[in-house]
Amino acid sequence: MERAMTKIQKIKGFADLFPEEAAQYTRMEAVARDTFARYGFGELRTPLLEKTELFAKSIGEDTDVVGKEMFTFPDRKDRSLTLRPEATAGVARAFIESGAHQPGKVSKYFTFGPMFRYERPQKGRQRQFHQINAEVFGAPEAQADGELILMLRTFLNRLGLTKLTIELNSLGCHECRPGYRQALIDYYRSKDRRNFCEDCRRRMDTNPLRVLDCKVPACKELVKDAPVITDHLCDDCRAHFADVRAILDGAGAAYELNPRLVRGLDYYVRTCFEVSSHDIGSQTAVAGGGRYDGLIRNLGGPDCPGTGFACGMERLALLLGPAELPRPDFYLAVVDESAANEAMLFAQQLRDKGLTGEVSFGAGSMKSRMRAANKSGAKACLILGGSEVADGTVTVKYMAVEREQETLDREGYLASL
RNA sequence: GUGGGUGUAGCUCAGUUGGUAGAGCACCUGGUUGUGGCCCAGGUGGCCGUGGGUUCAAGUCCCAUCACUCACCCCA
Repeated sequence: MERAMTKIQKIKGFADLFPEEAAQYTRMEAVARDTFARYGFGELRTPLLEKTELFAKSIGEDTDVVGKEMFTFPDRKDRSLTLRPEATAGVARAFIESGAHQPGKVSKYFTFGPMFRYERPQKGRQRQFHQINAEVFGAPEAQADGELILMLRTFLNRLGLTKLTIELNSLGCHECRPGYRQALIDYYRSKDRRNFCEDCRRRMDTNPLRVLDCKVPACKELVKDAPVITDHLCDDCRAHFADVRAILDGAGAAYELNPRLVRGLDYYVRTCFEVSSHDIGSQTAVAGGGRYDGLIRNLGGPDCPGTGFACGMERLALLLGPAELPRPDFYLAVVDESAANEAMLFAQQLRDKGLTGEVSFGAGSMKSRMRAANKSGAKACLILGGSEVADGTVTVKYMAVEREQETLDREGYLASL
């Protein structure tokens, strides 16, 4: 045969998940659903595609995500659309658009699904990746932040992940952050600018908080004695932060205070946190979130506070290892090929009884059938050969258990299930 | 966008100073009548990523290109 056309391959940074891997995601979603329901969160599904403007306004024009990482393209009428790079913007948009908000009312939503960012793929990072998200609207209280972090922790624990680090910080608000920002700039000016890395020399003017997060050793050293945000919080922010910590302390949830913790999206204020692991490559963030009290209003909605988190499923999958697929109840070995139709109909009856299993196809020896049954992991191999076809029976061979195989009347066997 | 690494059988990988390819696993068939796992024997399967170049001869050397991968950046 002639060589076919070039194989079409998937695009960079997009992955196919076959059953074993897909099962991990299904499990994460199931545990998330069950856990979040305990906290009164309802599922919200929003579109994968939104107007570009939504992300520009919410995430921030100057962020890397908006500046160079979005899948943006014009539609047929030349309107700029973008595949969502994160979930919060869309959820906030939906919340505002629904008009559901009333003063004093708290709304809690979770969502999960694919997000898209045009970055170079590496371990723990795909261009299409998946997040589990939770958002709380209408609750300015520290208790909402505390509940959210405890919920995230519970979710991770229930997945079996108990060795993750929770880092916590407060970013202050529009009252106290400017003062801190200035203090930072003053501090940088007291140092020799040339000793900072190239990125930081730029960042110290545009986004001085980011410099704190730099991984370049020289910068880390220079920044060691920089003023910390938590010393510059206003009274309200200080009290708010203390409450969040008190809740975590009271619940026995371990965390580390990290005054250098900064989020990459512009909308965060006050509470900010990150869950990390060092076992998944250089990308250590498993989940992250915080408070975004100004976001709803920025998007044209009411003056409504918000707080939430996002959790990266690819990174969880790296920690969780392979999922176990459920074992089927039967493997129907058809040894007499002329009974193929009869066998398929019998299998249908078994499935109507709620059993799981598959039927062999085509021709094959008894030995090959048994090997296939073994590989399928089925609890029982049901044999339909010449003699069974002749007298309406089926031979049941129990795999991996001490029990004699038996040949039974097919109708009677079905009735016994 | 910038670096490094890797592309040989379905999978994981060997392949010696250049002489047109091998292992393990997987798969298939057997080891007497219709019975799996372990073991044994045999077998199917490779344009050595792609395109050029050097050479009598290229999986091996050179160039280009594509893909994958790790890292930077940034983030979940």
